[in-house]
Amino acid sequence: MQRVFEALSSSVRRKILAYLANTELSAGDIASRFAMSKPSISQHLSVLETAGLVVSEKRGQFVFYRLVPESLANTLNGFVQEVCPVSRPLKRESAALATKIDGEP
Amino acid sequence: MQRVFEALSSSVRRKILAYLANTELSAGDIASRFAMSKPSISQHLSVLETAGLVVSEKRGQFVFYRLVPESLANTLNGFVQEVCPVSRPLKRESAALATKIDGEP
DNA sequence: TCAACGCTTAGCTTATTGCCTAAATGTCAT
DNA sequence: ATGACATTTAGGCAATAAGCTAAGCGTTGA
Repeated sequence: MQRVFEALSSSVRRKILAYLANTELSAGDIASRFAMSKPSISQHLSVLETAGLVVSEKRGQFVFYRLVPESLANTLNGFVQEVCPVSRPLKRESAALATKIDGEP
Repeated sequence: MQRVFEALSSSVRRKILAYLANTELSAGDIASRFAMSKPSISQHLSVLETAGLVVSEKRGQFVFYRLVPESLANTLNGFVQEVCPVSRPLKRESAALATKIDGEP
């Protein structure tokens, strides 16, 4: 949880997550979208991966990154429920999410 | 949004939010719950307030802090929806929250 | 085999954060 | 008025984070 919030505190890292919302991308694909060196982006990706928000898979010379959406939704919803009792109705939706992860209604 | 995520990146500040979940507390009440100096806690409170997550009200010689739950729920839900399309069903709940803020079901 | 490519690791610099103590400000009660 | 209390501001120090360049490692294809 600590690592997740640290990961989310960077605007660059949140943008990376947004880029990965609908597709996987290679490290280079991601880096090309920022005015920043590749090593820096690689470091950001490693922070996101350590936090469990993305996973990487090496295929040939490329390393592809993709989201772990459950991780993000679960952590943030869990926190909101803890801090903000008013939003407990979200708990039911969260539980529903846990079972059917990849389907939109 | 940047300030909200920065505010949430500290475990001390997240704990403060949790303490304020169900009641308002004075700065001193909050500080007494941490093994940390009062000025440090005051600084954390100021970060939370700048982010719009809490508001303060001076009454006599005390300064009381309380949550702004909408701010937290809206920011985090908004972000989850942006990054994690799978959780769009939450959007309806979020909209419902916006209207009836203080009632539990 | 070797050169080019994709990515990560290493090492460095600079900026920011987090904590502290000491001092200032404002409020209450005597 | 004055002393005690609640909180914030100021200033300083150490640890962390974010960026860069250069170098390393594995993979591809000539």
